[in-house]
Amino acid sequence: MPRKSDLEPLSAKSATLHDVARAAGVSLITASRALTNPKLVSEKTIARVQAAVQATGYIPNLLAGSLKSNRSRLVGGLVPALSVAQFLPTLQSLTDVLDGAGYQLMLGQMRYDDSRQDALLNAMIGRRVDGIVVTGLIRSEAARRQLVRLGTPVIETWDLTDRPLDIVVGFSHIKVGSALAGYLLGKGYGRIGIATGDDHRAQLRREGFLATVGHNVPTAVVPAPSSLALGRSALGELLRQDPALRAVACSADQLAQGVIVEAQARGLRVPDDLAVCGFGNADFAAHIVPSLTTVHVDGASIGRLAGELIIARCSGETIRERVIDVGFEIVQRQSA
Amino acid sequence: MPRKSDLEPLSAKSATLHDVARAAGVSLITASRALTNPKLVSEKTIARVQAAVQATGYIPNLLAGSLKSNRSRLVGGLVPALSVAQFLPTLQSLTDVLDGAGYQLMLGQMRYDDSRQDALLNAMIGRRVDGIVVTGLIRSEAARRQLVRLGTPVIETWDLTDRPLDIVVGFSHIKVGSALAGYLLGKGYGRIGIATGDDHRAQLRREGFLATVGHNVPTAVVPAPSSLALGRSALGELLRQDPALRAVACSADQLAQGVIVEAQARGLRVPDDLAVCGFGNADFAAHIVPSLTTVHVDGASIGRLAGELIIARCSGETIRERVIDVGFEIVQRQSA
DNA sequence: CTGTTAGCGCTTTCAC
DNA sequence: GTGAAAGCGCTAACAG
Repeated sequence: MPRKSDLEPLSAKSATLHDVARAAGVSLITASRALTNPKLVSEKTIARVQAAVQATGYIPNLLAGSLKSNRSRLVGGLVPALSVAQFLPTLQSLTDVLDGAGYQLMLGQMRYDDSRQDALLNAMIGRRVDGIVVTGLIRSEAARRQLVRLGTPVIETWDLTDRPLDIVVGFSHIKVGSALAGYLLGKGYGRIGIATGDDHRAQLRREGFLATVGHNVPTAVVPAPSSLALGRSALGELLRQDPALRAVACSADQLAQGVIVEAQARGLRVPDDLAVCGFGNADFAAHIVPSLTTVHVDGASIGRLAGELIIARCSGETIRERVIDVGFEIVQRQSA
Repeated sequence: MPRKSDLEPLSAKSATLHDVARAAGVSLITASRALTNPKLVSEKTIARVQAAVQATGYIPNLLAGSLKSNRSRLVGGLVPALSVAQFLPTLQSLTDVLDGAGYQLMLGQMRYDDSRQDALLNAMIGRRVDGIVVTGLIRSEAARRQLVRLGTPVIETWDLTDRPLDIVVGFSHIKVGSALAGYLLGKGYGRIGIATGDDHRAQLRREGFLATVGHNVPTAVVPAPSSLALGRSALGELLRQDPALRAVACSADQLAQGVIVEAQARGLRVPDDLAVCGFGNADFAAHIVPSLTTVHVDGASIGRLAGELIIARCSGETIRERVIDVGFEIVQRQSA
């Protein structure tokens, strides 16, 4: 294989449109049009240009095109952390939609830290992304003002608000908490506990839960990201607070699975001795034993909608609905 | 909040370096240096430029800088799919390292499809990424030639080869399979089955396994991505092939967990009636009951190394080792 | 249908 | 320390 013998930094100049044009015997702009807007060019010319592309191994420099046209076909995506399984379907379908339209995703991890969110936002704005998709809302006022001023399409997701920065696609965490509390109370479970992550949205669900229950309940707060191991220790903590606990509502299916494992290890039957419900409807929820009662949120739809909205805005379309509620659904299974 | 009343595409021109220079009363280039190479500029000037940046809300256009300097501070990352939990720690630590050095990650999903790999590669080369990190090896000869010609640093990961395109950071799947077979045989398990994903690397592990066992064994092949549900059905399939099966080696911890759940649902005790081992050492592996014997691979290290190597190459450093074997480790727990 | 001209916003190169 | 000029590779706007 023809390669410089050692691994020094290389700098093989790659062919430019200029080279292609010369090889095809046409002007620069004709070559450009043959590749990006073939309707304006005769078939013969197109064929010659394409042959020249092959011959020279030309790959367009999208940086240059973006600079001129002010459209980068890049979309920024911000998640708290890749390790939060919750957001993976959203990211996956977002990438798929963008990809199909020739857009690329730039990924950033915020780590539940507002200052990192600002820094990432600047890195993305600096690269002139055509839009930004963020999980949760954009918290910093400075960042909000900046984005509004620039007119960058921004899709906030996985939450809901009356005053989105631009567009929000999500659901109400307060309502989720409230619905879950109603469900458990309706089943007649008296002594309920909460195992919850310490992130903003989990806390909103907890608020909604408590508001419906009407009084405080035993609570174990665990750091993000949620995991089976944290669920196990959370149940220990909750049983210390109330040894006669009858039900546990968890802020993530991973926690719920841990609670179930720990309950079984302690000889408690689920749901007879202890009912458990989760949040997220992870892929394993339906298949563990007992199967997990949980809250389903269509994360893939959120990602798809976000991608489509960004693309629509970039194509100059006007969007009517600025607040899109995708709702949620309690999935009743064996564990509660 | 001052915003155009409806959601039409906006195009607020943002401040350029030109505006900053004028506001600071210096020349364009001095403003540029004050921001990117402050040693060359007096402190007074720096202060004035920075004030001007604040006043104008300037955010550098990295596209323009990249075009001129031919360095985008963008790194392309290719994974089979985001839903493969396996690669998340790699992606996470890669992003962290890049981020700390001012680089951004462009993400692409290959979907175990070589033609998509080629298309994504082109999209990334077109955006003049400074380097590419790919899970697995780059298969297409055309793509390999192209990348070599361009001199783009490429880190292939999660596999090993004598002839990497550029640099490879990973481990030998054949050896993993072989080690696992040795382990199970050493424990005296006679009738062993395999539950495996259909991807290339899982198949390599299977080959290594069979080579050490010395004969064919019952096998259930499931489509990617591996999940608990697929593990449950795989055990059903394996027991049909051999009702007296005593051990199952799985190509992913998610599958292994499914095999355990299914075994328990059928009244089989793990490991007494059926031994199970996984691959990946997922976060739950140590905490399920029984805890899961599996193969640990340091995915985070792979990502960190890949990031550091890319950055080193971009800084003009020469790299000696082109093949980096991070190894693996069998983690013995209760399930086998 | 094809071509010429003029930049996009920045950094490199050379001059003072 | 600072500045003027040139140009990265491409596309928008206007001509022929």
